[in-house]
Amino acid sequence: MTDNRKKLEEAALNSVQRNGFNALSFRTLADDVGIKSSSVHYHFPEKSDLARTLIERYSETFFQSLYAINERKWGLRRKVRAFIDIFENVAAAKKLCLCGMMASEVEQLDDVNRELLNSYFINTENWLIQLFNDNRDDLNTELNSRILAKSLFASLQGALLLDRVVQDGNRLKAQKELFMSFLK
Amino acid sequence: MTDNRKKLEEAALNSVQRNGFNALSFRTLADDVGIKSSSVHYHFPEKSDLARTLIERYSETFFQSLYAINERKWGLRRKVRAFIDIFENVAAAKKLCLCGMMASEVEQLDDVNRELLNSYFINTENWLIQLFNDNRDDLNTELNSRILAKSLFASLQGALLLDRVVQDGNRLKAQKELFMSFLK
DNA sequence: GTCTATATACAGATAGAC
DNA sequence: GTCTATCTGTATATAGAC
Repeated sequence: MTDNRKKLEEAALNSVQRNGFNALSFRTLADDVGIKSSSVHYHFPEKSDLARTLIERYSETFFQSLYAINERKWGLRRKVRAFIDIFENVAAAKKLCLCGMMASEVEQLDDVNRELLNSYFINTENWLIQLFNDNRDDLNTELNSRILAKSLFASLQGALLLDRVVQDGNRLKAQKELFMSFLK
Repeated sequence: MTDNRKKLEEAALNSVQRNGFNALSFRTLADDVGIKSSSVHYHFPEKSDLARTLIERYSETFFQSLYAINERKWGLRRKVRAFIDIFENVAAAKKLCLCGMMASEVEQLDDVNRELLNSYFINTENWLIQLFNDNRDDLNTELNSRILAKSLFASLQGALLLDRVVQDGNRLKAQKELFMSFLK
């Protein structure tokens, strides 16, 4: 991967997580990196190619974080906290999850990119379901792992969304407190 | 309010809840209603004027629904279900909450519209806090009303967002089941 | 209130030189 | 890989006739 390609991906990731994919233009992206927009087209022929790259790259990094949590000899409580920490870091950077942001723009994406978003959400939920199933003894609730997993993940996405408008961070805190109350 | 103005508001509301505010153009909006884009500018001089109208109109309708719930002699369980029903109707129309959608685009809104979004979120949370406070005896949880309110509302917004990508509706169902488990 | 016509800016995308 | 130059389409917005 060339240097400028890497810079483009980073600048685009940053921009989309803040302003959305629709608001991203090849011109301003090129300006950020210090090249011309036609050179951006060399790396990403169409805008949808850039979208695909961003989703794949973001997903890869994200799931690497989850695998890293798997390898720790932590209890459920600490692992869930590590999961939530990922979203707190996104919030601290005043961003949304890339896939959460692009979910709001899903109607304008092509089928390939919709499928990539779908996989990101499903795979994340499956990771959480596995985590809860592996640690049922440490749960305070009768709610099944699927409900807990889907609820937790969607809750964090919603909290990120609302906390960028109401800037007190209280929605993320609320989700954390609520879900921690389910854990021994 | 003239007939075309009303049509414009409805078409715009529909479009934004599906595709976002950024993706809305005065041209296509005009086409939807059957007039020219310059005539749209007569009703809404700048795009931000349209944004303001949409947020105000959506908020007004939404809070009327909440006041209608207040006036019912229902228990907590039924009132919360009525609240969640609002979001299920939005999901059934394959839309997002207007303010949830525009929250994803908050960086591109002017101060007035950001403040209107902020009020929508805060006022909704306050309505829920009041509801939980008025019915503490019907709650199964020690979690305070503020946490429950902020968590429930953000959770539903997140569920709407993700369920448009993964089209099984399971995230909204999960939130419903989870929060209903807190109610007697 | 709506129209035609237009100004100005910017979008995504391509051709071809270097 | 990056550039200049350009095509084509569309965006927001305005002026002025009807």
